[in-house]
Amino acid sequence: MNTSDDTQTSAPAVRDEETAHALRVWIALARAHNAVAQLAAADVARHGLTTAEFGVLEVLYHKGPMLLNEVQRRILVSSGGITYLVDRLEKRGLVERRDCPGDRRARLCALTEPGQSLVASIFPEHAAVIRNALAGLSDEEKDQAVKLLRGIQKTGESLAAEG
Amino acid sequence: MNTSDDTQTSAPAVRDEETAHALRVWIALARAHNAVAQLAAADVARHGLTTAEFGVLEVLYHKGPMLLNEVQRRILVSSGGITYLVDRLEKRGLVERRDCPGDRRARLCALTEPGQSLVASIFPEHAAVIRNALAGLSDEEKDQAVKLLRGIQKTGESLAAEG
DNA sequence: GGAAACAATCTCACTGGTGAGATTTTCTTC
DNA sequence: GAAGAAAATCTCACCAGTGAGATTGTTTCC
Repeated sequence: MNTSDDTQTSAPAVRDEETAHALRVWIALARAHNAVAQLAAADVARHGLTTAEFGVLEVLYHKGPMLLNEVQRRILVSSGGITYLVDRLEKRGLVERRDCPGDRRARLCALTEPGQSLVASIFPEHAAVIRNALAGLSDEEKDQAVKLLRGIQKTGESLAAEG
Repeated sequence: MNTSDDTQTSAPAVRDEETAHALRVWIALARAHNAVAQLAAADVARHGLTTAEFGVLEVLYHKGPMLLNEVQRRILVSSGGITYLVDRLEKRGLVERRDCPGDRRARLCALTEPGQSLVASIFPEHAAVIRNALAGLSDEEKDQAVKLLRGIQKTGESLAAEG
C-alpha cells in the first residue's frame, strides 16, 4: 500500500500522513481478522458447520429463543440469508421455528435439544481456539485492542448510517 | 458472548478470564472489520467493482505486473477464484494476461491503459473513505492498533501453519 | 374503522467464491 | 537424461449468501 507516488496531488503532507496511517490500519485489520476467522472457520468445520451456522447456534445458546429478525441483525446476514440459514439448521434438527405469541408475522427461532447439546459440546473448545489465536496479546493489550476496535466500529457505523 | 454460566466447567477462573477477554477481542475485531469493509465495499461498488476486483487492480497499480500466483496470495482468494476474478477484469479490458518470460506455466497479470487510469482516478477517493472510517483514532492510536493487530495476525498465522 | 405506512419473513434468480482434480511446465535426484 | 515430485494455472460442479420484490400481518393516523 505505497502512496509515495502521490506527489502530483495537491493534498497537504499532513493529510497524506494520516491517510497512510489509516491504510496501514485497514490492512492490518483485514489481515488480523482473516487470520482469526480462518482458525474459527476451520474449528467449526470439524463439526460440519459454517461460521454463520455456528453464529446462529451460539447466539441462541447464550441468549435463548429469538425472532429471526434479531438473529439476523446479530450475525449480519441478509433477510434472504437468515431464512436459508435457519432452513438448513432446521433440516438438521438443530433448531426449530415457533410462532411468536402476539405477532403473527414473526417467527421465533430456538435450539432443539440436540442443538442445545451440540453447542454445549462445541463451544468450550471453540472458545479455546479463539483464546489461543489471541494468546499473543496480554490481557491489558486485549483491553486496549477492544477499546481501539470499538472506536473504529463506532466511526464506521455512523458513517454508514449517514449514507 | 456471555460465559458467566460456565460454572460447571473445571477450568480455573484465570483461564476463564483470559477466554472472556479473547472472545471480547474477537467480537470487536469482527465488528470493526465489518464496519470498515462495508464502507470500502460501498465505495468501490460505485464504480461497479467488488472489493476483490479492486484489490487486484490496486495491487497491480502499486506493485506493477505480477504472476497470478502472487496476486492470489496478496488478496487471499483461492486458485479458482483468482482465475475467475482476472477473467472478469480481462473481459472489461482493465487487465491483461501476458506470458511470463522464463516460465511457461505462469502468466503475468498487468493493468491495461484503461485499468491504469481507472485506478488512478478511484484510488485517492477510496483512500479518503478509509481515512474517514478510521478518523476516530489519533495517529498514535493508529500506530498502537497496527501493532496489536499485527500481533494477532502473527499468532493466528502461525497456529494455522501448524495445523 | 379504513387506508396507508411499516414490519417480519419468505421466494427466487443470480453471483462471487471454493476446492478437488486436470493439464502443462519446471525442478530435483538418481 | 529419465522419472517423479512440485509448481502455476485452469476447469467444473457446487454452495453460501445477496437483494429485489412478494406475502402476510401490524400500527398509525385521520
